[in-house]
Amino acid sequence: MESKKAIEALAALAHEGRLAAFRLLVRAGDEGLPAGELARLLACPANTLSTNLGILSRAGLVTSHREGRSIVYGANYDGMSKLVTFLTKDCCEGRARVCEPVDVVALSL
Amino acid sequence: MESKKAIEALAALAHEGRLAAFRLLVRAGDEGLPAGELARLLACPANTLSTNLGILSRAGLVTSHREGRSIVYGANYDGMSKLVTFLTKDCCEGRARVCEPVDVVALSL
DNA sequence: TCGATATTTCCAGAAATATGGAATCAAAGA
DNA sequence: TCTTTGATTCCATATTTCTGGAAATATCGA
Repeated sequence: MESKKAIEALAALAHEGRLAAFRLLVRAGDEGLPAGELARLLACPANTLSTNLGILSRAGLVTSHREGRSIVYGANYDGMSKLVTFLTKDCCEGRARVCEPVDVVALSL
Repeated sequence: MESKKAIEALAALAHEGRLAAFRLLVRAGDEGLPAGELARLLACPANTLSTNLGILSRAGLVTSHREGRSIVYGANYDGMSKLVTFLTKDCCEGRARVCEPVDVVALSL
């Protein structure tokens, strides 16, 4: 991941409403959630949320597909994984001090 | 790490100049780099860089201490590690899809 | 085709962030 | 103490981002 893309992803997540939306999508699992449902859960106007989902989508952090009248969003783990790899490997040169805590998490699964 | 702090760290890194500064500090190792040297390397006005180092510092991503007339900055791996843990564990609930690529990096060291 | 529902796009004002010149502060040396 | 050097703070301007009303688009069912 080149740094331009990483910055886009970092900026996308550096926003309370967008971070909350992403976390809800993670909890929703593979079925995802339609935009309207997400707006209701977040108590956020539909158009504002739509803008924010667009930002997350362009950053590669969420996916979407139409289902009838709804557009269903889902967390894109691949995008998040690339960002985490960028931070640990490209950015911190893979130093154990940054990677170790992640190891513990990963091994405990 | 609570999300307020995570957002602060994400926003701090979501900036070309600040990300570049952080990476230089990683490469500089434990001795760190004085602000002026960093400004020279980044071809950035001293006051602009100072503002940005302040943002990184408040976000817990760099440390600093005075050495004579200079103020020496260093990467704070603990802060970065907390951010990475937030993204993988708190944010993605420790899903292997996000953690695995990091594992590979960590194990290859 | 019409109306209802779901979502996005357009747009403009408000708010936050970025930038760098000038002034200020801190340390060192003469 | 005065000057020089290194860095930060102050401040005004420029730019970007955020927000949500209104309008537009898409789909479905009658």
